[in-house]
Amino acid sequence: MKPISPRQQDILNFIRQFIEQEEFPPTIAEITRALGLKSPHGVREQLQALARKGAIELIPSASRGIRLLQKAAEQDGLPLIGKVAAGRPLMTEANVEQYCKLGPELFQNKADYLLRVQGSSMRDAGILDGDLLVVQQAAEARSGQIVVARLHDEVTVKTLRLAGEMAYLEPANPEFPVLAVDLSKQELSIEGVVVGVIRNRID
Amino acid sequence: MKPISPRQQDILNFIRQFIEQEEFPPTIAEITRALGLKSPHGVREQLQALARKGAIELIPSASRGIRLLQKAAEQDGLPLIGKVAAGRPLMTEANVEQYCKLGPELFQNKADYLLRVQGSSMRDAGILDGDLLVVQQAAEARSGQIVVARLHDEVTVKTLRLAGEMAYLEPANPEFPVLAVDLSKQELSIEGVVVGVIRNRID
DNA sequence: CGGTAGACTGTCCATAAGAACAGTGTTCTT
DNA sequence: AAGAACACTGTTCTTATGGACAGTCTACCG
Repeated sequence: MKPISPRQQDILNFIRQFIEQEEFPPTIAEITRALGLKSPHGVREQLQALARKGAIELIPSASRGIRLLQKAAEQDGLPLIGKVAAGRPLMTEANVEQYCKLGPELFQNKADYLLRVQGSSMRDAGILDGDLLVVQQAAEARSGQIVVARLHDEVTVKTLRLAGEMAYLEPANPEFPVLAVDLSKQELSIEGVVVGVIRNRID
Repeated sequence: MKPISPRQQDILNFIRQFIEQEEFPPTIAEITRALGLKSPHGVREQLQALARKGAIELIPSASRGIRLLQKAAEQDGLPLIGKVAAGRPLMTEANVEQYCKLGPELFQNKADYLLRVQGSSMRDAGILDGDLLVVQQAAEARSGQIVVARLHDEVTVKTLRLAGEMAYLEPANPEFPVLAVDLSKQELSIEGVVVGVIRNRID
């Protein structure tokens, strides 16, 4: 999108705030008054510029015919990442299955995305195949936390255990092995910390 | 709130749908056209009636000055029921801890409320102490479903197993007993069906 | 049987609000 | 130095819109 001038940003902010408060968009005259201007025409031109830049949509001849466009991102909620394509960063368009609205009041830590669990290696921690993990993006984690980690281009969910130069990725299922990583020799990148679990299928 | 007539409900539905689609409320004339009426005055009176009944708010002299009021209930999200007071219906004000916003796209079945789990009797089904169950209100359930049931004034979460006149409430933890209920002698009331699980604390 | 509420038509008015035209001055970039 | 984008004032025009008045018809409620 093209750059938005400071004044246009002012107008955009006012519209956003107005909608927040009144539940409908302002008229051009209301914007004019709010900015302390004397003629509505200046505002009108700015609105048309904003429309050209793709920030808003103007509905011709309709009073209060202003629609904010990139509000969409907020409304979509958290991205749900299904299958992770090898060698790709997690939060890639291609990985996102859908967007889920989740109120922030549910999780004490900020949630960044949802990740669908594959396999039952964390079964005894109450994380089952097909569950959605609520993940907070983080590059580091404390020992004992359940993390989303990337090892040799593969993404895995395990409990992280740190002991000096060694990191252990512990499953919560005796049928799976503990992965030991020598941090001085291999690279282990933390993608995020699990802050919640959601199960939407009960069999 | 006072009762809303069928016609007024029509108008309310149209306004709701219009806002959903256009992001701003309709004008009186637009409502008139949508309902196939010839004069805007009839609609105007209905709007004033709706305002008297507390369903909407009319902002005088403002174009599209219609605000939906009980939209608040939706916005509040699902009620989260913490501890259940004995002998009281579940969805009582006193039982509600808070309201949580949850997008409906997450659960294929409609969710009615959240219930905090106490105890670990469903541990092996991946339902742990402190988890939030996503519950759909229902008076009946199929055999094999995980249900919220009330037995002797106590609310419990178990897998329901039906066999003729007998109902079994099976825990998912060998440390807990199966509860057998003879439906011809005792009363077992189903409060709802579990359609999802949310864990917001990871220890 | 009168009163009230619901559900309209039809007309009219004042103004709120979008649209357009004619300008002015500034700050950039090319 | 010219052109484009920004950031306005000021005026005029038309239509969209809310608001008001005068009625009609029906269904209920007590």
